[in-house]
Amino acid sequence: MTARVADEKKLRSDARRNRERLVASARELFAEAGVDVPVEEITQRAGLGMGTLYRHFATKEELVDAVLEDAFAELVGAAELAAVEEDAWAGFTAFLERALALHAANRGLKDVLATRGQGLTRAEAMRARIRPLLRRLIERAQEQGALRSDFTAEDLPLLFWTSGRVIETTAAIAPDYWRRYLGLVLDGLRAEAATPLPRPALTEAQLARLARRGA
Amino acid sequence: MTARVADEKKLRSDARRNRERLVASARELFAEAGVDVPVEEITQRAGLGMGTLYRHFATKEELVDAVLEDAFAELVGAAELAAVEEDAWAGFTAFLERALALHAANRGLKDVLATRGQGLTRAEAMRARIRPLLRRLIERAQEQGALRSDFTAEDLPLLFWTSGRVIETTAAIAPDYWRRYLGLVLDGLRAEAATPLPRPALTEAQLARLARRGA
DNA sequence: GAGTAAGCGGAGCGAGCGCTCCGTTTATCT
DNA sequence: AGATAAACGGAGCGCTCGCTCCGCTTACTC
Repeated sequence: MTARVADEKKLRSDARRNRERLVASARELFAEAGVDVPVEEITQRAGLGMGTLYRHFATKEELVDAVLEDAFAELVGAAELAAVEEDAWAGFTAFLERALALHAANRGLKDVLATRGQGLTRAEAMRARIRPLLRRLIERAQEQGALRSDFTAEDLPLLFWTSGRVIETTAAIAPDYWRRYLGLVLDGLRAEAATPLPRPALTEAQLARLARRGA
Repeated sequence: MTARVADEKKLRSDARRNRERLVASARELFAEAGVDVPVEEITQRAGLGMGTLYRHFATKEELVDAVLEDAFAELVGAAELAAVEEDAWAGFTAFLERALALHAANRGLKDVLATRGQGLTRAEAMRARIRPLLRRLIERAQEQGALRSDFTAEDLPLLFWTSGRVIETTAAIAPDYWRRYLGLVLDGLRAEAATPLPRPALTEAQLARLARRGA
């Protein structure tokens, strides 16, 4: 928030207006078609030139980061809400539901949630905020006997990777099909459903290496 | 098999040799790096020019189709084996295990298994062979009370889409992590684990539309 | 062994991408 | 109103693809 105000200070009036136009049209296009839309389409919808875009954002990634700022805030909010929920399993499922709904509504989130997107400072900050909340939530759900005990925080990306694929694939044809997938997976995560798994979760170091490799 | 012999008939000896070299090097590269390797790398490894490649295959997709012929055959074999297994659940899980292991070992399968790849005649033939076998297998596993009854054959692509993502993402860092994912999902597919799902499966028509959209 | 159709090689085309460069326009301040 | 620094626009660069074109080479036939 403070950073946000700082970002907006010393700009000439037209520059600030155009920056906002760019973010707005990028948001629309990302939501419609994902982050892979060409930058030229973004500038065209904004009625501006590409020079203008690159005056404001050093790289397309930075634009993505700026556009997703609100979505990140919502995600953090969902995690905080889940963290204080008495019934940890309910909190866990509600968080997943909310996160994936955001994901589905804003296809731009896709690459970023999925551990990818490295240089994105806002994305990194969001993950840093969310991670401990979810880790604690998982522990509590396990203590309460709802979540299978061999599930770890390092298995969480699995849910985002796979749900992301379902959302991408079926968005155009059955935009809420991901809920069915989530239902199936959650049934496998309940403590009662657990049977021994063939191999351990990834280590934190392995996950970090994956993130570093990026897109 | 008969078709295979037919393919190889009226070629000059050097042409046949070069065709095989191309398929061989494509197979290696697809397995190593997925189907997205540039065609030029394929021809280089084969020690041939690109003109040669496009004399034999009208399009890169056709080459993919030819390369994956053996993998398709193995898949069909796995499905046939599963179909005659007395314990339908065991057959079901063994098929998934085998299919995903093929998938992991041969990254080229990735785009094809996932309903994509349309013009690929061999791929289409394989799907046509496998589909009824799996449909029957699912029915039997449900009759035997092992597989949840709200799972349908149209939910099957879900497993390939999502497992494919896991395999792609973790292949370089933990090449058998997909087994853990499969374990989790299978626990959600058992009849005992089932809780009501929020929405129905895709219809056959919807799946067909997805396939038609392709990559 | 000569003639010929079949096969070959690889420069290069066209399309799409992110991004740069710099001549032109414009907001702002006196 | 004039001066000036800030902001703008968009042609074009550099890169990567899949794929084509056509002059050259080679295997097969008689």
